[in-house]
Amino acid sequence: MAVKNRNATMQDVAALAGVSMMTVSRVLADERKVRQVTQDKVQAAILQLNYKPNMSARSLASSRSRLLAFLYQNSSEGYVGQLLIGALKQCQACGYNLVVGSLDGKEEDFAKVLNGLLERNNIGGIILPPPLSDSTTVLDFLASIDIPVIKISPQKTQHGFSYVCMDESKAAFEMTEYLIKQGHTKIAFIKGPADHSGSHLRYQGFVKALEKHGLALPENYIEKGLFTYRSGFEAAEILLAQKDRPTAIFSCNDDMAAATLSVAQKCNLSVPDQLSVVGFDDAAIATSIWPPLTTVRQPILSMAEKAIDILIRQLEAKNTEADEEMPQKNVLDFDLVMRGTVLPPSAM
Amino acid sequence: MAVKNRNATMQDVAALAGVSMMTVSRVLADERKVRQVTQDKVQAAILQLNYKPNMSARSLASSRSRLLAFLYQNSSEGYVGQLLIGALKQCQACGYNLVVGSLDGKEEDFAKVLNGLLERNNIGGIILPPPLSDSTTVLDFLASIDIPVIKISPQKTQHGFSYVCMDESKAAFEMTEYLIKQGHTKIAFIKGPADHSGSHLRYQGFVKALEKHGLALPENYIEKGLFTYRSGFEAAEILLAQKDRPTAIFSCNDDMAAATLSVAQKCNLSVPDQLSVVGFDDAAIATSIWPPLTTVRQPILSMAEKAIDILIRQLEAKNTEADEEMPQKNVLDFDLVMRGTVLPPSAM
DNA sequence: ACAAATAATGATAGCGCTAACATATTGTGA
DNA sequence: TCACAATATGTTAGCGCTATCATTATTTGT
Repeated sequence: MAVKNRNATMQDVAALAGVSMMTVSRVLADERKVRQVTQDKVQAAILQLNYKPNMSARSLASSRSRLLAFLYQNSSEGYVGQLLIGALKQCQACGYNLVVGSLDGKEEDFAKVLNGLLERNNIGGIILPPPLSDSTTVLDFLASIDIPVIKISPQKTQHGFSYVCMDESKAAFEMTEYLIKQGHTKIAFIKGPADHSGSHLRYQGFVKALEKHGLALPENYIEKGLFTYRSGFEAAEILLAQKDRPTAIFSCNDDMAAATLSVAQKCNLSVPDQLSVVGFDDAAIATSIWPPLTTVRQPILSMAEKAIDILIRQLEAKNTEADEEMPQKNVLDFDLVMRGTVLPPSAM
Repeated sequence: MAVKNRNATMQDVAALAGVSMMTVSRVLADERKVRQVTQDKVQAAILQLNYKPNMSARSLASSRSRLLAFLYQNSSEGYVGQLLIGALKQCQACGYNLVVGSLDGKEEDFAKVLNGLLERNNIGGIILPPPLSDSTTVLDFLASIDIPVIKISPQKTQHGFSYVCMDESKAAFEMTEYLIKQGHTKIAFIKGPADHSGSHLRYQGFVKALEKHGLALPENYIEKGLFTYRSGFEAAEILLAQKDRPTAIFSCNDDMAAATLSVAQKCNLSVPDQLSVVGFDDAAIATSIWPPLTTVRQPILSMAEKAIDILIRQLEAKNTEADEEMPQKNVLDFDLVMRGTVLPPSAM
C-alpha cells in the first residue's frame, strides 16, 4: 500500500525549515520563545514531511517521566474499563504512557504494592478511580510521597488532591424536574447507601426539585436501598404495595431501577404506561433490560480525559517549579438519557 | 520515605558485575549467548541494584517497535474494558506499550482510520477483540499490509490469523451435565442469534450432554433468542407457559438468563426452588440480579494475556526472520461459577 | 597438540531528541 | 547614537541503551 520511506526525523524538519533542531524542538514544546514566522515555517515543514516526534527519544533526552499510573480495585465494573479507555486515549494524545495497577489484596499491603509499582516504573502521576479515590490508606500513602494525584468522583474532598466529578445533585434535580414536567406529582425515591459517593447528593437534588415545584414529600415514598438489585427489589415492593401508589419512582442507581421494573411486572403494572421509572448512572443494565431505562449518563470518558489533562498539568508545573493552583476541582456536565421508562401518569 | 538515589543504569550493573554493558544487555534479551556463570553474576548485580531497564532508551536504540494496538468497537461493553486491562498488564510485563484505537465510524472509513493510526505510531502488532475479530473489512485490510494480528474469540477462523478463544462447546456441555447431575431431566435452552460467535457452539455442547445422558430434546424446549434481555424475556414466557414446564433453563447468555428470572417471578415461580436457571458469560448482570446467577465464566483476563504473548512472539519472530508456526490457536479454560440459581428439581 | 571452527565478550558509534549554555538578533532608554 | 537588556536562535554534549563488528576465550577434530 503505502511506500515505506523512513519516517521523517526532526533533523529533516529542521533542514527543510532552514532552522536548527532546537528551534523545531521548541516549536513542539515551548511555543512561547519562537517568533511567529519561524513557527510557521517549522509547522509547514512538519506538515509537509508528516513528521511525528519519536516518543522514546523524547523521554530519553528529557528524562522526564511521561508515565502515569491508573490504579484500580474491583476491575469487574464496566465503569473502570470505560475510564481506562478514556484515560489511555488522552495519554496518547498528550504523549504520555499509562500503566495500570490493581490493588486487590489486603488494605495493609497497599503501601507495599504501591511502593513497588512506583519505584519500578518511575511514575510521574496517579489517577485514582473510585473506590480508591476514597481509600484513606492509599490517599495517605500518596500524600506522604508527594506525587501528583487526581481523584475521580471522590466522596470526600479533603487530602488536598485535585479531582474531577459531575454535579450529581444537579443531575438528580433535573431528572426530577423532568418527571414533574411530565405531570407526575406522586414521585417516590429509592435512596442509596449513606456512605456512598453521590448517594446523598442525588437525594438532595431530588428534594430540591420537589420543593421548587411545591410538591409534597411523603415519608412513605422514600425507601432506603443499598445500590444492589436485591435491595432495590425490596424497596420497590414496599413502595408499590401501598394503597396510594406513586406514579413514578426515581431510583438512585440503575441496578435498583432495573429491580423496580421487575417488581412492577410482578404487580402487573406496565412500565411506562402505569408507572414511570428512572435510574442513575447509565450502567450496562440500563439498556439490557426492557423497556430500556431512562437515566442519567455520567460523562465517564470526559472525566477520564479531563483527569489526565489535570494530572499532566500538575506534573509539568511540578517539573518547572511553576505554581499551579491546587487543588484543581473540575465539575463536568452530565446527560439525561431519555429512553423508554417514562410517560405522563395515566389518568387513574 | 524511600531515599531517592538515582536509578541504577545498565552501566552500574555492568561495573558491579565486572562485565561490559553489552553482556548485561544480552542477559536481558538473548539469554542464549551468555555463559551461565556470567548470567548469574549479572543477575545478582541487577538484583542488588534493583536495576530496571529504561524503556525509552531501549526502544530508541533498537528502533524496534514495541508498540501494539488494541482496536475496538462498541466500547460500552464491560468485556472490552476487561480485555484491555489484561492486555495492558501483559504488555507492561513484556516491556511493550499499547495504544487503543476505536473504530466506530462507517465501515468504509475503517481502512483510512487504520492506516492513519498505524502510520502515526509505528505499530508492530494488533489485537482484535470481538466484534472486530470477525470484521472482513478490517481483517482484509490488515492482511494486505502484513502485520502480526491476534484475534480474540473469533467466529470464523480463516484469514490465517492467530487467535485465542475458549472451548464454548465444552463449557456448555459441562454446565448441562451439572444440571443433569442435580437431577434435572426437563431442561430447556434459549439459543443465541445464529450469526454470533459461540452461539452455535454452546447449543452444540448442550445437545451433546443431553445425548450422553440419554435425555430427550423436545422441540418445544428450545427457543430462539437474540442475546438481548427482551428476546430472553419472550423466549422464557413461551417456555414457562407450557403445561409440562421445564425444571431448568439454560440460557445462551446472562442477559437472557436475567430476563428468565424476571419471567419466573412474574409467574410466581421461585428460583431456584421451582426453577433452575443458568447463563453464560458471567457478565456484570449475573451478580447484580437476585438470586445471583450460576453461569460460565469466560477467562477474559487470561485471554488478553495469552493474546499479547502470542502477538509479541510473532512480532519477534518476524523481526529475527525466524519461522514461527502460523497461525497460533489457543484454547483456554473456563470456569463454571456456581451461584444461587440452581437446585435439584422439587418433587412436584 | 595445534590450527580451525565456534562461542563468549568487548569497543565503538549512534538511535532521535532535549538541557544547558553560547551566540546572534532585536528592542529600549538616555 | 550607543550601551544594555531582552528576546530569539544555534551549538554542544549527552540521555541509556543496542547494533555491529572486532576481539578474545573455548571447544573441536585429527
